[in-house]
Amino acid sequence: MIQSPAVTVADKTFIQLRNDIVEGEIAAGSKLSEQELSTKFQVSRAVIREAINRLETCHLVERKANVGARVVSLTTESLIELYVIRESLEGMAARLAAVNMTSEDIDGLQQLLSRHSEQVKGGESYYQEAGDVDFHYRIILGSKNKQLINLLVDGLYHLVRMYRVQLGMVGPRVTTAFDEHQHIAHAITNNDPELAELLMRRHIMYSKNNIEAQLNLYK
Amino acid sequence: MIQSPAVTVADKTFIQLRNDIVEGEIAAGSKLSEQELSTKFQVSRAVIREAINRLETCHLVERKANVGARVVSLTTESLIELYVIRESLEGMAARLAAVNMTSEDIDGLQQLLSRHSEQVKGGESYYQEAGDVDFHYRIILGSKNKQLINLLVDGLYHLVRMYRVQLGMVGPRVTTAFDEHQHIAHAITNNDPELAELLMRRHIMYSKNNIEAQLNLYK
DNA sequence: AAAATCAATTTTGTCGACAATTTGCTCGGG
DNA sequence: CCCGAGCAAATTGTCGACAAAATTGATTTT
Repeated sequence: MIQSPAVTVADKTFIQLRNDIVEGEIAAGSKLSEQELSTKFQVSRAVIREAINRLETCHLVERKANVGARVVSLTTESLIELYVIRESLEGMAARLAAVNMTSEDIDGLQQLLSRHSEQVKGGESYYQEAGDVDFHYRIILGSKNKQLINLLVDGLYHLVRMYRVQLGMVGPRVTTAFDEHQHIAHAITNNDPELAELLMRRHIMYSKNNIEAQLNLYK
Repeated sequence: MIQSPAVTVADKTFIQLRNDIVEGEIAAGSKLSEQELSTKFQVSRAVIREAINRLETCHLVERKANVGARVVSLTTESLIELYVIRESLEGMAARLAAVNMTSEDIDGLQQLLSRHSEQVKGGESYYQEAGDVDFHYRIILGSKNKQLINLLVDGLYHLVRMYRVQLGMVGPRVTTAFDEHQHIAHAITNNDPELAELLMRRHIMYSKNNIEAQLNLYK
C-alpha cells in the first residue's frame, strides 16, 4: 500500500473515513452502515465496501459476515497489547536501523533531534504529537525492511494514532522521551544494534507504563 | 478475522484462492485477472474483488489502482525480511506465553512434544511440516495477546507457509529444531519470559541462517 | 409478565452493465 | 530503423438493482 496519492474514488473515501475514525469524528465502537455512508459521500455502495475492506486491513474496523462493520472499540487491554507489539517490532526496527541506516539517514536523524532540542528548551509541547511520530517513523524506515515498514506504517501506525488522539496521550513525558530518543540515536550512530534495540524497547515500555498509570487513575 | 467457517461465497472463494496461491497452483508473481477468475469460479466479479481484497490483507497479493492484482513474488530478500519479523514477533509471543499460559496450556504443549519425540525417534520426517507449525501456533495462542495472534495467524502465517511449500523447506534441521522446541517449552514451563524469548529468537534465527545457506547454494 | 414465534423491515451479499483507465498495436514522421 | 501519436481492445472502477440474511417489533403462548 504505502501512501499513494489517492487516484480512485474508493481511495479518497478510504482516506476520508480513516481520518474521521482516527480523529474520533466517527465514534469508536460505532457501526458503519453502508447505505448511510453511500448517501453521505454520494458514492455507490461498492465504493464504501471497498473502503471498509481497507479499513479492516489496517485494523481500524472489524467486519462480521451478514452483520456489518464496526469501528474497533478502544479498550485498555487492546492499547496495552498494541504497545507490546510496538515494543517488539520497533525494537527490531531500531536494531536493523543501527546496521542499515546510511550516513545520510543518520545525519537527517541528528538534524531532527536538534530541532526537537530547541523546541524542548523553548518549552513547546508541540513535540509530543508530531515529533515523537517523526522520530519513530525515521527509525522504522531506517530498518530498510520493506515488510516491517509496511506492517508498521500501513498496519499499526493509524491505530496507534487513533488511541493517542482520542485518549489524549499527553502526560509529563515530553523531555524524558526526548532524552531517550537521543540515546537511541546515539546507539544507532555507533552501529550498536543490541543497544539500539534494548533502548527502543525500554522507551516504548516506559510509554506503556506511563499510559497504564494514567488509565488506572480513572479506576 | 480468524478462521470463521466460510459462510459467504466470497469467503469460500477467498479460501480457495488462498490455498491455490500458497500451494503454488497459482504461480507466484502471476497476475490475477478478475474476469478470468470470475468465469473460472462461476461467480460475479464483485465476489472476486472481495476475495482479492482479503488476499491483499494477508500480504499474499499486491494491487495497483487501475492495473490489477499480482501474487507476491518470492524473493530471497522478502523471505529473510519475513523471518526477521517472525523472530521479533514470535520471540515476544514466547515471552508472553511464559507469563500467560495456563497449566492446561502447558500440559497440552508437553503432550504435543511427547508425540513429536516419538515421531523423531521413529525417523518420521512428517514432523517438519505440520509439527513445527503446530508448536509455533500454540506458543502464539499462548501469548493471549489478541492483536498479536491476529497479526501472526491471519497476517503472516499463510505467507510463511507459501514460502515453505514452494521453496520446499526441508533441510537436516528436524531433530535440532525439536531440541530447540523442548528448550523453549522448558523455559515457558519455568515461567522464564526472558529465556523463552531469547530461545525462540535464536530458534527462528537458526532457521533463517539455514535457509540462507540453502539458498546460497544456487548462486 | 416473560419467553418464544413469526412477519415486516432493514442491512449486507451478489449480480450484470456501463464508465474510466490502461495497454498494446498501428500508422505516420523523422 | 526507430520513435511518438493516436486508435482499439482489454481490464479495472463504479453503479443501481435484486437476493439472502439478520434485526426488530408485534403477536401468541406458557
